[in-house]
Amino acid sequence: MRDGSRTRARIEADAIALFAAKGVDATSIRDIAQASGVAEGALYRHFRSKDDLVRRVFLDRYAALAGDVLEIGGRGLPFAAVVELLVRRFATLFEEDRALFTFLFVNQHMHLGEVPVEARANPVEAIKQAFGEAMERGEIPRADPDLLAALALGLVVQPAIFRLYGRIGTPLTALLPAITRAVLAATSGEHARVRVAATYGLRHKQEALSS
Amino acid sequence: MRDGSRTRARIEADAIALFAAKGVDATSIRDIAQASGVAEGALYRHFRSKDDLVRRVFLDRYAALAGDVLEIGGRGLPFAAVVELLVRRFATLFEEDRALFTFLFVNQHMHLGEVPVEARANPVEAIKQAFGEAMERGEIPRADPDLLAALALGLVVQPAIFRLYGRIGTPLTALLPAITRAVLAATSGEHARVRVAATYGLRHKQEALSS
DNA sequence: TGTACATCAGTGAACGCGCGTTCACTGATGTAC
DNA sequence: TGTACATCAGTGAACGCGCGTTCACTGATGTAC
Repeated sequence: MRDGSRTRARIEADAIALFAAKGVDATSIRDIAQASGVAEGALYRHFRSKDDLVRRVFLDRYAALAGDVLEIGGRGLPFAAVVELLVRRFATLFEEDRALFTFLFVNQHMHLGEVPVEARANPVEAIKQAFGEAMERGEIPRADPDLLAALALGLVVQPAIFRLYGRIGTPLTALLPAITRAVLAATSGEHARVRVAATYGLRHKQEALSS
Repeated sequence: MRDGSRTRARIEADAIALFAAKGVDATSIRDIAQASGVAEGALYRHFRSKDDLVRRVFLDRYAALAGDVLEIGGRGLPFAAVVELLVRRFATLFEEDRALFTFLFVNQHMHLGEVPVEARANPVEAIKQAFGEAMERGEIPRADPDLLAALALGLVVQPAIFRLYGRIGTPLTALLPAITRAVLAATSGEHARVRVAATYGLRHKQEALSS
């Protein structure tokens, strides 16, 4: 009984599931305690307060994903490959841990305020950095990296939301090629898209351009 | 004093502002009453309950926007013009009534459940319909209209969220050409984009294709 | 036009309830000898 | 190896508080005569 790390992990997982299903405000400490099979007081052995629980769980998971994004961006792959792998990472996260995806990207956490701006802790920052590097390498035309990150994130998160609502029936992982192509089309200028066409199935376009 | 419609309009506007700023759950009846300068009981002369207030205000505004979207889609304009006008409508809504935009598209309202699926009452449905019609007219390649609607909405809503957070400093109305181009690129196949290029400034692409 | 009455938007104290949090307690486990 | 003690994860009743909602009341306005 002396090692509480298993209990803590269970509390975190159950809390995320409830937050995703009902929202943070509508989830009570009692809800979480009951879901985890512990007494209410037990939660305060692991977290200072409900707010502390929300913040730590969010920032932890957010940082873990940021690490993945940074790793993908740091492999030195061509832009189109980076985009494909990033879209795949988000789509997989959604399909394999829908509650976590919802908690991180559908529930808005503006109130947290203090989300770190380091790419190591913030996946949005890490995405922005990947776009910035592609610009510096001349793979895509210069533009506001924040805008490009917004466009790319929107192309992944909004289909995920539609799928949550049941509006889209196809798994995001199956939509991967379509979404990847949309991200490339929305973020790359003409030249970059021509260059990546061969590898990433923009055949139609390449034929048109080379004829 | 007998006509409460002015009071009701004030309550609705103040409620939307609070919902956008703090979220629905964190906004109390007392908060709204205080902001509107009325007693708590007065709210129950206009709405059955807090939930009824949220639902009615949301569905009303949602339907009003759906009407605008339908009207734009029904003008018989070319696809690129429709997209440009739709993006403009959303960008203008955001810049002119940020609280309403946030309430409608940033705060998620899954719990409402009973959002009508008629295009007359649901802007997402109306957008989907516009894409469906463009497909039938052969302006864009056949694809899942729900996916296209998701991609288009994501390209508008996510930049709006970035702007709310302060991550993007440029007004959305100034980003209109960039976002419109992104929507066209993400949703149109090759042929459609060629066709719309002349009108909507995809000159670079058209030159490449016609050379 | 003046008066009596009905209507109803708005008041605000009071309610019961569920919330986040506290704290004295329990008891299994690790450690010292 | 056996025993005494310290540690600390987990318990659950209790707390004060703010929530959504109610309801007897007020008083300005519209209507009937």
